[in-house]
Amino acid sequence: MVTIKDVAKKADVSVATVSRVINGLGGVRPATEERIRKAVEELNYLPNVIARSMVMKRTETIGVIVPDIANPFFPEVIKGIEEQARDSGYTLFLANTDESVEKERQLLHALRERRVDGLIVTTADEQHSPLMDLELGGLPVVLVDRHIQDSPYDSVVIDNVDGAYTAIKHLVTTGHTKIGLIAGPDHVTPGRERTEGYVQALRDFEIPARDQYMKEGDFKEESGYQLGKELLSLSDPPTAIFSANNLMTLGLLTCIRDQGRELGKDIVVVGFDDLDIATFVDPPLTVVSRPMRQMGEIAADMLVERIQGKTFPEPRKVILIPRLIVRSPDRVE
Amino acid sequence: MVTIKDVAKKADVSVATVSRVINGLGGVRPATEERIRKAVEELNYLPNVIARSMVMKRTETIGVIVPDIANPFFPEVIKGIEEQARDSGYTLFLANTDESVEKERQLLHALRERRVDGLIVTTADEQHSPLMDLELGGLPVVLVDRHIQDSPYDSVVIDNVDGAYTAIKHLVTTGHTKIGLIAGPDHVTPGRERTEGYVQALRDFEIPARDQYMKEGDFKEESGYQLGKELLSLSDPPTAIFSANNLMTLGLLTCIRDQGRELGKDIVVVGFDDLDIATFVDPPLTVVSRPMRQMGEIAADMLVERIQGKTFPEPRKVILIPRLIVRSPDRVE
DNA sequence: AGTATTAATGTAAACGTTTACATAGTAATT
DNA sequence: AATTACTATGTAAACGTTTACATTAATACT
Repeated sequence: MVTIKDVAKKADVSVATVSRVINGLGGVRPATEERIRKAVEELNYLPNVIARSMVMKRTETIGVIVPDIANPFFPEVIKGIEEQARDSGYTLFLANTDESVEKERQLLHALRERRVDGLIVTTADEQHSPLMDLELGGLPVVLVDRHIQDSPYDSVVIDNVDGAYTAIKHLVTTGHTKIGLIAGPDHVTPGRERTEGYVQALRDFEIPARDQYMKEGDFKEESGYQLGKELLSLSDPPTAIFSANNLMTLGLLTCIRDQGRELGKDIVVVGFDDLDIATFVDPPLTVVSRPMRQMGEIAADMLVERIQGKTFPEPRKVILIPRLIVRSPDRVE
Repeated sequence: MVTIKDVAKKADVSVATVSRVINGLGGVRPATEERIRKAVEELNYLPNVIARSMVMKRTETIGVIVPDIANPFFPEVIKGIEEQARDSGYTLFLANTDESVEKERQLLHALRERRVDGLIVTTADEQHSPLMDLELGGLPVVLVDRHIQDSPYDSVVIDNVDGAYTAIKHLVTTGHTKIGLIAGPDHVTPGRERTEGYVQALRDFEIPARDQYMKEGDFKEESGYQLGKELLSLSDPPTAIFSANNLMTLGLLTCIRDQGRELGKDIVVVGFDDLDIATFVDPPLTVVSRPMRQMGEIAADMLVERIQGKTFPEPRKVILIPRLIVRSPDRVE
């Protein structure tokens, strides 16, 4: 491997001078610079970032920890992070926890050893994140999508209450009063908050909440199917159903088809999070959509600020507002 | 930051001894080791991998370059890579080229500067990959999904010919003789080879290939829609259509619905690559599916072997066989 | 032309490890 | 008890940069 010394020798200068032109610090005579550039070129010299990191005490590197890279949400977020981070000269370490706290702990360890300048993480467990009991020694961290209560970290999340509220409001204003809910688990924020939005909207529009219209699922496809079936077979079934995430929406749609109900006519569906088939089903699906890419961008920006030493009296919490994408009349007769 | 020196001082030994216990090299008296471990613990010492890389001349790091992380194929591949790589102690740098050769060049440069021990890449352009004109200085590289002609790199790809052949064979054995093709672009391997499989199968089963049944798309959804329309409006339309990738299949399905044709009855569809909606449409879709995860695992394994210095007379090319997932009778009356 | 000033370049320490080699300590052998 | 043979530990160089500081060369000023 050719080093800065080889270049120096070839250009007949000292390593300091070579370093100066490589880093564009100026104060080098044009003729000298020319000679050095030629040497770099001819020797095919590639600066060793590792050695540089060593003395600079920073690696220009960001660790990204996600619970499931196969969930379409995260690739979009990562895209946002990457683009923004790259603009600031950072490269990403990517790691996948598979929703396992233990893996999260190991990955955190590995990335800290690698001396990342900062971390962007969606923790596997809001309640027992290793981020909390680990001694991070001031390493900047930004949380994405999942907020950790009382943590000292910045975070960028979605206003789940608002998202759900808007969805229900849409259904109410299109004439529905019998609105079912397929909720997420109550012990995680997205689950709890989306239910909260539903309840709040009903209250505001003075629609009595009926217990039998509210079913709690687990964010998995199967529960959407199952709970959809329960809702549809009520003696007085809802005319519309709000499903709290994409997978459950998928299950719900399958259920509706299997039950021989007609979408948009017998039953109207609005889901949280957009999905591929939303534009494919007939009529297309109205959904609550999140700015995933933007979440990544913001997270990266906030992290870079922290890395650059900016401080704030409180951890920052950016709450983005989801958008309702109306794709159908969704009217009730 | 606490360093090995601090530990040494606290445990009243030399840094060499500390290094020995950290790396488990043995030859240290139990009492001494105990003292050192305690010091490590108390000081919360975290070895600096950067410094280690410096002297070891390897970073235990792999660069992964993909053209589009939002394409569901890649997260699966990455999962496979990551799992396998982690077992061997490697951490991944992830980078996204957005199908841009220029970005690929930049990323290659950045990762080489970072001294990755090896690269796994799906190049943005098989014909003009920067991997070919760049002086990589013997850096191990494994190609995934897209093979580069005459390159010195190992690769793991799919037998596209076989995949398409199997799909057509399935259609023939379920009674179809009028089989349409929505092909991928002829200038990229997956496009060309899948068409080849189609043609070969027809020949083997002695079904005359009709020009008007073969339409070339661009792997995008819209072309699936458009070409589907063309095929369906022929005076003697095919009874089955093979679509060469997931997005075009999606377009085709939308088209079929819009045209008021009944899937599985008026027209049978088989697609290359599985998709979410395959199990959702009625009847569910028969598809050619690839072992994405496995592709990643194999790529990682091959790369690690190369990193460890294994050599082979020829670049290795692993060709995986796709699997036909039959989800419907797909019979023709 | 000689000095003062500024611009260009060089020297060497530092970053935090690993490891070859040297040294000190301990146990075994006579 | 003295020598030998290990075993445990320490010393210092090396990895490839950056940069404070020292030095030298070039330019400006009288």
